[in-house]
Amino acid sequence: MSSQLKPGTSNACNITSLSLACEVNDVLRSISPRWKMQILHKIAAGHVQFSTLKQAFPSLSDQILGKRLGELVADELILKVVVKEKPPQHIVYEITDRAMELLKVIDDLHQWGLKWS
Amino acid sequence: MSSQLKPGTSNACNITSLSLACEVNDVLRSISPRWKMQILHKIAAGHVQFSTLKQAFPSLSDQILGKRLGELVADELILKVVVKEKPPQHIVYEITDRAMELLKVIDDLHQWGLKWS
DNA sequence: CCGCATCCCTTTGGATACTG
DNA sequence: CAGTATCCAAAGGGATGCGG
Repeated sequence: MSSQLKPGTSNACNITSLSLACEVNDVLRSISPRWKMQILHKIAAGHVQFSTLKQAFPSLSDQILGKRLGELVADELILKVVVKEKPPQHIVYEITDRAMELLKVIDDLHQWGLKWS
Repeated sequence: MSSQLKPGTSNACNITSLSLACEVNDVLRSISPRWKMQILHKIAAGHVQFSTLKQAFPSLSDQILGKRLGELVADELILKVVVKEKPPQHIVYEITDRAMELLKVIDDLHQWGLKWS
């Protein structure tokens, strides 16, 4: 952590790998779509249903919500639990461990935003 | 900092504020455009010029690079230093303190991505 | 050497309407 | 209750070419 600023040598902050350039972009891409982290955060607060999220974010439309939930499931950030199969269905979403860890970092980002806004 | 969360519903992870929903989105929006963090990361490694960045990212075009640099300056994540005014100009970009702190969080994000990929 | 103007294609987000 | 289909407007990213 004591390395000096010199072009081409090691970097100033404790960024571990220069392959960061490639990798972190994928992460950023996956978490930055609109509503995604809000939805995830809401789910983190407890098991919620589709309708719960609709109420929580009135200006979020159905098909975007459905799309985001699908992405979050695909990313394994949430789990879709079918409580009752037949209509009227009952489905709840649960957060996963990896998402909990992600939210810690997201919170750091939030803190950074507050500090420097 | 009032929370919309019901009393007793404790937050599963240690997210401090529920206003996170609004705020962190702005941060994510500002850091997620393509190339932006790569450019910032490169600048963090030492003072660099426009041409340095062009070489570092061959598939990055001039106008996108110019746009990103402008955004980074506007965000006060980098400083534009005019070394020589008249053509041929000489300009270097320097990282700011707030960007250094940001990069630490970005690195955490990177680590998270590596861990769970 | 350091960029911007213009044009264009792709991706994203959303409105409206409909189904199991 | 829990979504999907279709269509559409807006923003993002890039190629080409030019100017200070």
